[in-house]
Amino acid sequence: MTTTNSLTYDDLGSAAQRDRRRRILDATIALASKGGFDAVQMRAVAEQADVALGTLYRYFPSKIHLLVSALARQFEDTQSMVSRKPVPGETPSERVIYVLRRATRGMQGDANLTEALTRAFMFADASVATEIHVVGMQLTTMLNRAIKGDAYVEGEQPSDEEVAVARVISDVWLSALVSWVTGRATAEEVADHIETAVRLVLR
Amino acid sequence: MTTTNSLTYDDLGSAAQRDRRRRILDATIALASKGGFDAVQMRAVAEQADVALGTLYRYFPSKIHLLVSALARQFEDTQSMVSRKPVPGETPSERVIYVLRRATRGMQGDANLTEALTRAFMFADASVATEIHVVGMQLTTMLNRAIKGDAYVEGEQPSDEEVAVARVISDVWLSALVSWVTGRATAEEVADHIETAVRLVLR
DNA sequence: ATCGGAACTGCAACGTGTTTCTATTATGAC
DNA sequence: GTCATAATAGAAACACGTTGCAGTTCCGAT
Repeated sequence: MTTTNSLTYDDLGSAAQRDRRRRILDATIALASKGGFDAVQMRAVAEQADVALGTLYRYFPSKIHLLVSALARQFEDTQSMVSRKPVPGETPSERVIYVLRRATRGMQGDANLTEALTRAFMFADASVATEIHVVGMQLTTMLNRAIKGDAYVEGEQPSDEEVAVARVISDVWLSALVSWVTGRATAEEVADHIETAVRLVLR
Repeated sequence: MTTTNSLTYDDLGSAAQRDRRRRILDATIALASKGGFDAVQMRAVAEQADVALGTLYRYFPSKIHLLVSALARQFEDTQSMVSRKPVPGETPSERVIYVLRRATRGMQGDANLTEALTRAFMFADASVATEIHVVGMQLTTMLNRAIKGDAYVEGEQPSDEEVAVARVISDVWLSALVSWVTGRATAEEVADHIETAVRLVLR
């Protein structure tokens, strides 16, 4: 760990390094948003982030790492904006459907970005396990909050059944998302399919 | 349609063309089985199938098309061997778990091949919709047979609920498979997760 | 048997992810 | 301030999916 500048909680390096990392992720998201997975070209990211190609690879060892890291940051940003208010809805089903509907709409609002991030997520191999795990935890937390509603307490362990339910739902959500980003299902079909699955699992 | 040689049900071209197609898929599966997705290199497939690179691309317009077609053929072969006997098990849950366990074991027996085919399936975009649909139908049929057991009748339309259940299960199965091929879950975890999900959905 | 078009071969070339290398610059220890 | 080290820039080169093309071979119709 470096000795100077302990403004940060984790060891993210110097301010200059944190700034480079931020610029790189910004560029990644901008390019993904404009043209999807294919438009996130490493040379283009490097140029737009104003770093050398080698530096980009020093920060993110592959295009997949880069995109999954971008996904994690996006998710985090979104969550921190939303997670203050309790999830509306009377039953777990209603709350989960509300949350997923909202998330899905958000992603469909930027189809290119979603396509890029989803593709990367599905293509990631074991070397991306760390980044993937971050996203998985974010997803699980979001779903548990929705399932439990007011009864949700941070840090409390969910039961085995709750874990299983959350996992099935995120599997369905992911599959639906993949069908959508690859053009095999419409937004409506995705929404229907998710609702059906949620009602099936949460009854 | 060519006039000679109507041994085949669909129009698959001349015998020489069918043979080339077969050789290409054989080479694809052999290479995938040996080294996974990365080892299925178009030049290598062409060489091993004894066709020119351009010919390979005439038969399969991309690596993804090639691999998803290989998946469809593998699936078909497996199904035709299995689908004669009824699925053992007293309840839908038991039968579905039996079938998935068997299929999963089969895939885990050739991890490289499974990795290659699964990756391709998850990466496929709209241009591969036809091939994907074939695989999706195979999967749905397999699950419906398992859910209905002796009551299964070929051609009979499953109810909405049955369709939804089958779809959720295949989503979970696919996600589990992806976790496994990308090294994020062990075979045991996959089996457990699937069983839990099936019991959750089929109760 | 021949003709015309489709299919095939062999090969070069391009684009993009990834690696590698050298020269230069920034950073922390003393 | 100086030095050793790590980080970065810049650019070339490699790997593999994909495309394009000139010449050759195959195949069905006549």
